[in-house]
Amino acid sequence: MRYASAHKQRTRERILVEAGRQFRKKGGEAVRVADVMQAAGLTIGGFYKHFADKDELFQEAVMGALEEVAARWSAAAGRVSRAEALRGVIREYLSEGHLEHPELGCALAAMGTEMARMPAAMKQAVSGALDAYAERLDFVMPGETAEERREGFLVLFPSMAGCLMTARAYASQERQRQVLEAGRKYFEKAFCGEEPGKSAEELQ
Amino acid sequence: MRYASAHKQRTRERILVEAGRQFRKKGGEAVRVADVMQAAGLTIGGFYKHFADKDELFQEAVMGALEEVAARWSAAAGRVSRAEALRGVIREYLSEGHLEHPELGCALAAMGTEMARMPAAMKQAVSGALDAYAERLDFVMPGETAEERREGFLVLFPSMAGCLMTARAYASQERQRQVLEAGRKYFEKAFCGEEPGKSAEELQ
DNA sequence: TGTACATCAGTGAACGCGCGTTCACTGATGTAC
DNA sequence: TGTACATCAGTGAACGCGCGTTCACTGATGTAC
Repeated sequence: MRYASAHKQRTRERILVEAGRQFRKKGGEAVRVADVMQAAGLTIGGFYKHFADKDELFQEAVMGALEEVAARWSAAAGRVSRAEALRGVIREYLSEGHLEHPELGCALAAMGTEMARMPAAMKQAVSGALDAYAERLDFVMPGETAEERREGFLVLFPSMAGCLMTARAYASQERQRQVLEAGRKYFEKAFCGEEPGKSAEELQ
Repeated sequence: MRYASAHKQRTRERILVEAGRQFRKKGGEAVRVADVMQAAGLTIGGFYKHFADKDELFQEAVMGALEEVAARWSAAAGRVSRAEALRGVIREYLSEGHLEHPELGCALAAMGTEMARMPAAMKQAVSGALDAYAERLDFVMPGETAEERREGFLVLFPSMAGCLMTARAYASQERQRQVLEAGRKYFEKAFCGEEPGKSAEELQ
């Protein structure tokens, strides 16, 4: 069946969204190409009309996931006063919702150690997406110069990713919450100052 | 050939050390049981005399790696004044050596996102090893009470793991160094105060 | 406007490779006598 | 002390499953005339 010209593009997008979720949830190796296709309402054979191989899917899905989350957070942060925007992002990043739903969250926290092992060519592409992530959230970072804000970003976001990842690695829910809470408390104070501010829910 | 009673134990240890390195370097899925055995000077068939399956190897290797690194750093930190011990650990953690040698470094930074996806039973065991890690490095953390020191640990180490992991995810060496340097600068200031202190090399 | 044809997104069975796991076997050394 | 036997760490070939990838095919719709 021949489809309208935009059809293929939309299908590809659907595959990528589904892949992004599954990769974040299960990791690169545990995800089966056939499962992604099925989740996208397709069958396995069509996959290679859209992607050269599983690696290409992985790379593009990681990049898409980074973009998706950065867009969501920068949009949410944009709705409140700039002073409170970062606090909102921190609370959202280190929230229980994010802890429990890696498939919708930050790709760095969900797949960071796998990203660190990608072949050079894939890293190159993903680095661009990481930079775009930083760019998108630049406006929530404190600092006079772009330099300062970027440096802050390069400490805060990798650190939060580490905190979230570590919380997820603990077995007990209690310990998980403890790690999240400690991080939230610490980074809010360090990057947003002492004043309390609204909760993450109120920011939505 | 029948061996002396301690022989099997030593062989098992050798397999675990090798597995710990390979898992940290390549990740859980990319490591082949046969490769680990070969690196340990053995052949594949003997593996199942020591471990029930690859999962058991993975779990024990992760725990062993955490222990190994915690022991090394607490020993190194113990040789200098307590005031400078944490600074030394931070500099070591966020060093170029650690960046370039995941196989000898912190398991959290090397395999954290995979650890977060382990089945519950494995997480339980690994959580114990994470707690032991915290215990071992308790004495370098600032704070009057054990509570305070533990909370500090649960922010600092997960954060540093995230910074190192993120640095490794970048393609360009320049960006990698930038992330490390930003983290080092930030966490030294935040956890050790302003005074300069000795470099990581001098601490060895 | 109607008709024949070309295109190509999508199908699903089949292929084949890689790797975890099994298994029958080996042979050095501890142990019983 | 010497001898026969049992043990079991280690060997390496073979097995079999799972999954990425290929391939011949389908059929709806765009296009040429």
